[in-house]
Amino acid sequence: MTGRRSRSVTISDVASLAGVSIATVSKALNGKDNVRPDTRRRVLEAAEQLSFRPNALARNLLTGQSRTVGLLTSDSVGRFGIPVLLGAEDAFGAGEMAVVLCDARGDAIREQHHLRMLLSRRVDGLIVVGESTDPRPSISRELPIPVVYAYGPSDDPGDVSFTPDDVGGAVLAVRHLLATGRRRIAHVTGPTHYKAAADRAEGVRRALGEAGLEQAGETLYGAWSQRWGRQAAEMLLLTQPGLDAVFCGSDQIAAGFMEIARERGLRLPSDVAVIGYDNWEVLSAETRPLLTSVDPNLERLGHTAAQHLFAAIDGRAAPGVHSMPCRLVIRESTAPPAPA
Amino acid sequence: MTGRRSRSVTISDVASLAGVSIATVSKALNGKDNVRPDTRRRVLEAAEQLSFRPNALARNLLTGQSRTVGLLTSDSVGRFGIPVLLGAEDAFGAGEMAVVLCDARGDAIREQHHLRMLLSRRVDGLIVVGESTDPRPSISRELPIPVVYAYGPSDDPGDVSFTPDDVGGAVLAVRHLLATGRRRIAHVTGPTHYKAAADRAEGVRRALGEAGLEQAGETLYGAWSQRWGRQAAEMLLLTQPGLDAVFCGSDQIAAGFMEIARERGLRLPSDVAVIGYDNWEVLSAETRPLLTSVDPNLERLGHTAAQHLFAAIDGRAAPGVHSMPCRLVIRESTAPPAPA
DNA sequence: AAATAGAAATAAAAGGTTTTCGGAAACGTA
DNA sequence: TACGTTTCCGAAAACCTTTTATTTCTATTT
Repeated sequence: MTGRRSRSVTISDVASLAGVSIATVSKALNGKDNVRPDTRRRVLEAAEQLSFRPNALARNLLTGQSRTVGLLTSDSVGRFGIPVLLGAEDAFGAGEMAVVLCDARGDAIREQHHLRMLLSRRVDGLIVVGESTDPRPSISRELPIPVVYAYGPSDDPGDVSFTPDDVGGAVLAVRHLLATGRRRIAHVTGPTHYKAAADRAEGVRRALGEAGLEQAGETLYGAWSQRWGRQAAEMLLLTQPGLDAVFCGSDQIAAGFMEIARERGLRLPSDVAVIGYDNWEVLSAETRPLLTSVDPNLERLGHTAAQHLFAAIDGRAAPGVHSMPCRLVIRESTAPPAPA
Repeated sequence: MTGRRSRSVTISDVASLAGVSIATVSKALNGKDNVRPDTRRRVLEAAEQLSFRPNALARNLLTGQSRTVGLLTSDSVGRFGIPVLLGAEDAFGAGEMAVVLCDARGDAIREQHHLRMLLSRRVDGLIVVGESTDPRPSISRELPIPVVYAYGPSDDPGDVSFTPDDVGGAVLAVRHLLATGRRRIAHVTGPTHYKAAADRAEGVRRALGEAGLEQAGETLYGAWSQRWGRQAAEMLLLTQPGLDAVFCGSDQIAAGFMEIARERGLRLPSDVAVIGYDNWEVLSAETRPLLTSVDPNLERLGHTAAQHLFAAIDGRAAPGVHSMPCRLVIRESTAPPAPA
């Protein structure tokens, strides 16, 4: 029991106990020169004994830097922001940066409110996490601090943005299907108006074009849901008899597709190979067969965004929309077809 | 273009522009008395023109309060912390509180590191979000600030903890099954060593006891996964021929059970009713039939925890482990059995 | 016109740290 | 001893705001 007072222990208390001035305490604690080892030890002991924690408020006020960054997210419920957020927190937490979390919940008023609060607190920088890969309005111009956009890029190419390379992800997936001997490949994905859906469809076209193949039927746009995967499966199995692979725009769609395919007596992956997207492990590691999926490396994306925010705070910004590579996680659902 | 300087605009700048003293500016901006309306207007205009934001660091240093709370979570990957966290952020964001996010990733060293940082920043309070409902070691004694535990309670009953009422949740589920005419009810749940599993099993016992019924077979402990749900289904269908309902410890288990039940030709819910737990909508809203599930109201739990942290900061702590009621979300999987 | 009360504005202090600069002590050299 | 050099320590300023105590101004009353 140290007799917890309302007033917390200051550098002066340490100074008195160690019998030196506050300047010396500061230097001793911060590892500065010109402090005799003996004195430094005395100071350290005193600080330890009083369990002294320097008041960051005072330090920050003096230096003008808060050693804090804001993390502004607009999608509370969406699950894509979370890994990005955690990756960023990880990168900052390793340093001395604190992360202030702000969830605007898609409300512009709330966003303004949070921005004022962050500016008032003199945050050193800001990461804006989008709810989809569609570009969002830039807020960099209004702000006197560096901003990095993660997942959803800024609509201003002069800003610093990191977004997953969905085209490349789809190319990876289709090339893998081709490499395992599939030839009649269909694509089922989410709503038309999502950039993610358009990008992945584009990747499919590109990879099939390289191989000189036609896509099996038109790209089927629907929802990102399992339910849509089931519907699409029924349509595909009816209209595309020779089908031997399906690339789905989400793991949920893939799970739905596989459900129906199993029910219809198809053998997976022998008859039809399936690839999902997101590598959402609660799903991809539970399907039968286990689902091969494109992993957008969201946590790494958040990590990278954080590191570039550091750089930008340091005056070394790297403007532009940076496409971050995806990674294919191969599981059972894309084993080569059974030999005829 | 306001000619962005490195030094940001202070209250003195506003004072000069408005032709008054800084004290007057402060009073005018904070809505204090004894400022002539005319003067106040001049000050407001000047502040607006310079887009002045009071330096929160200075204010906080003066008042000794940082208007900041820490949010310490140990499970980055687990999905239960997220809603709690968002509920808390929501409650704080509505006020003027900022939320500093710290993810210890289950590492005690990292936790210490974060705690030091938070104390250094003089946060006004702390919310500790657990990764499961199992009690965790208290850290309140080492800290000079109020702490509230959310989801995973503290092992010290003198602390303030909020945790879901899993016993009550299970009672809700089983009572609902009984009310819809089910009599032979089995329970499949997660690993034995989880308090959540034990609590829910206890709830089942209690509700069946009230009705003077026996449980259909022993509680089956396994994993929280869909895979285990499938395994358990096969066992149950073999050993419990008269089974007419299953209460599952997670939505994933329930989804797995339903998969196998469908494959075996059982009609759901006519032959067997199924209830899940967590009301994880990405799953419960995608199963066939749609899954009735116990919703632990995690976001509300986080919200409540935040409000009680406010109270505790205010000196009105409410010690004890508070069990927060769950809510049953009824969907298709528990319609009454088909009339014989 | 003078006195006074009340309103409005200001000066100054406080909050805890870092940093700069000057001073003191210790030591070696002439 | 006198002096220069090095090493270590302390006084004080600076960071920006809020608040208290004080001063100035205005209007009212005598």
